[in-house]
Amino acid sequence: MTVASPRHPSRPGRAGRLSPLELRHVIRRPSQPRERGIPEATVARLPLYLRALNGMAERGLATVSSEDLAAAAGVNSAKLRKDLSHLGSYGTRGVGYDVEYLIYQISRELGLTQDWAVAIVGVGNLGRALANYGGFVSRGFRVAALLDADPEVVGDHIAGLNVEHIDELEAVIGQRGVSIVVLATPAAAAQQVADRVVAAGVTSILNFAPVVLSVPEGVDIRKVDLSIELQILAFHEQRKTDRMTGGPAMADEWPEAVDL
Amino acid sequence: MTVASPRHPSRPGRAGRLSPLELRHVIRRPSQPRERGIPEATVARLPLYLRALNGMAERGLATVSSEDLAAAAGVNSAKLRKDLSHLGSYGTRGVGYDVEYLIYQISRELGLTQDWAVAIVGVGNLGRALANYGGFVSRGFRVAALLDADPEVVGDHIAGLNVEHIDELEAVIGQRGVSIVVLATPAAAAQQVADRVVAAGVTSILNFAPVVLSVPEGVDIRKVDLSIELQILAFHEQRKTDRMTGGPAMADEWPEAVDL
DNA sequence: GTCCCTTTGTGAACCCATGCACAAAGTGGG
DNA sequence: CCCACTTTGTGCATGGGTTCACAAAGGGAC
Ligand SMILES: NC(=O)c1ccc[n+]([C@@H]2O[C@H](COP(=O)([O-])OP(=O)(O)OC[C@H]3O[C@@H](n4cnc5c(N)ncnc54)[C@H](O)[C@@H]3O)[C@@H](O)[C@H]2O)c1
Ligand SMILES: NC(=O)c1ccc[n+]([C@@H]2O[C@H](COP(=O)([O-])OP(=O)(O)OC[C@H]3O[C@@H](n4cnc5c(N)ncnc54)[C@H](O)[C@@H]3O)[C@@H](O)[C@H]2O)c1
Repeated sequence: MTVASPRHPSRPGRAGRLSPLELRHVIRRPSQPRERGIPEATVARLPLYLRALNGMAERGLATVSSEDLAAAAGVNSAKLRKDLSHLGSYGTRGVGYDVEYLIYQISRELGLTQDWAVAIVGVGNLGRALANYGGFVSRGFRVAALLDADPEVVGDHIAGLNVEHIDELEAVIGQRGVSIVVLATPAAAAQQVADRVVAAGVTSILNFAPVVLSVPEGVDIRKVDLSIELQILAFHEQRKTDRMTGGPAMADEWPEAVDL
Repeated sequence: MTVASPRHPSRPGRAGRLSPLELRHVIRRPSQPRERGIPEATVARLPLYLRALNGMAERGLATVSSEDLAAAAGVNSAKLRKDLSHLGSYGTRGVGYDVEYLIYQISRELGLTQDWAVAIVGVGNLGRALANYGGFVSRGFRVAALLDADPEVVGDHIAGLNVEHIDELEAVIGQRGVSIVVLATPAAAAQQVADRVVAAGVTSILNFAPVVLSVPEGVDIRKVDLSIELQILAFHEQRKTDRMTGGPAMADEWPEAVDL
């Protein structure tokens, strides 16, 4: 979807009296230029709220209470209100939040009112799946390039894009204004690719390879690691079954190793 | 790799004098049955340490200091030591940690000494990539089933497995001892599948669909959401470019909507 | 205009996580 | 055996995040 530009719920079309609420918005801005310090934990939840709100907008809901929105996003309602309060006072007491308006404000805060050119490096099993993924484009992200080192893969057409050779990396990043790179190469190649990507001026990387990337200050890395998630699940699963059977059989003991 | 059963670094082969260090391990167990409360943040980092340790073991390192291991895992060394201290006193002052022994202890704590049967539900773009992923099997996880609703997909062979019909879900889970389910269906189907999976007795789900699943108490859900990660990156990216250009152009203003 | 009801926005208490800094413990050399 | 050096394990202070609970704000009925 493209982000529309909704007016504030009670904002008059063009001229007209300003209610105290609107006045507050207008007055506050120059004097208090929007608190520039949104907690990281809040940032991580905004996309969740946004998704819930989009669902509500599709179902035609005009306003939503913090209670309902929190339920839809799976969080505590006080937390939701505090999160939103970091963006500004966009709710109306006694009523709730205007869905469209809040979508707009969150989108703007997250930077989704512009669109971001993304390059996917490493077009193997995972890279292909990502390239074919629709949910990508839907939120301001546009896959601008697919890059791979394997001559067998280069030249393939995937989701309407031509896979280009990794040698073109710097040129592609520069010419197409790529600002986010998705890394889906094998672990062994990831650091080396990351270095080139950073040297080319990119400061945001989403890493799927199971390695700890080292990058200079100011470059943001986020990682997605299937294997870590499974291990965390396994830990809790073990706990649960242990509890059933009354603690681990020989918790702190190690099996006797064959001794030769 | 399979987890070996290494002895403690200085533990004698069979009989022999016990050093004070070893004695501590042996004595402590009955009296203090291993603190059963590892912080969630620590659990989430253990897989990271494990990966770094495996790399070191492959390179033949016998021991490692908290400083070096922390660097390899990309964390603060005090944090690493505190994390490990939750598992027990497995280090040796003045020396460091025995690599093999620590691998074993962390693996045991995470429950990787047993192997876990995993079922992947939804064999589309993403499900296929996951099924073909090697890094899966390597750490105690075994893909035991692939399930899909689409008759076109059912019967396909992927990574040596036959794709089965979703109707077989309960039977497969029961018969093959599946304890972790990976959800890779479209968002619309995810909740419904989750309900069935939970009803069948599974209490650990890794969800790739962009929805908030609601499940009963006691069921663990972890989610992987590409779109959220990108939005978080976009937020920071916007901050960075804003800072360059001296703040957002008209931060709190909304574009004038066409007014009819 | 006044009253009642709903819901926001936030002060404050609490809890968990991080990181510094150091005593205690262990190693190796002489 | 003693001493110098290394490195762990942890007490403590600090900070961030979560949640409760409530005053203040707004809406709607009459
Ligand atoms: N497939 C999954 O489900 C999955 C899950 C979790 C993590 N991962 C990780 O994601 C990464 C990709 O996984 P995959 O299954 O797609 O692997 P893959 O081997 O199928 O694909 C990797 C691709 O990267 C390309 N490549 C190699 N070196 C390159 C370089 N220097 N520059 C550009 N491209 C290069 C290869 O040609 C190949 O096409 C791996 O690090 C893997 O561990 C994959
Ligand atoms: N492909 C990606 O890179 C990517 C990235 C992030 C998130 N996701 C999410 O992962 C999920 C899967 O993505 P995809 O690209 O593989 O989609 P896809 O459409 O290619 O595959 C979905 C598969 O699920 C099957 N399915 C549908 N309903 C089912 C049901 N009730 N029971 C069992 N199987 C059912 C379909 O037959 C299909 O094979 C989606 O929710 C998507 O939003 C995908």
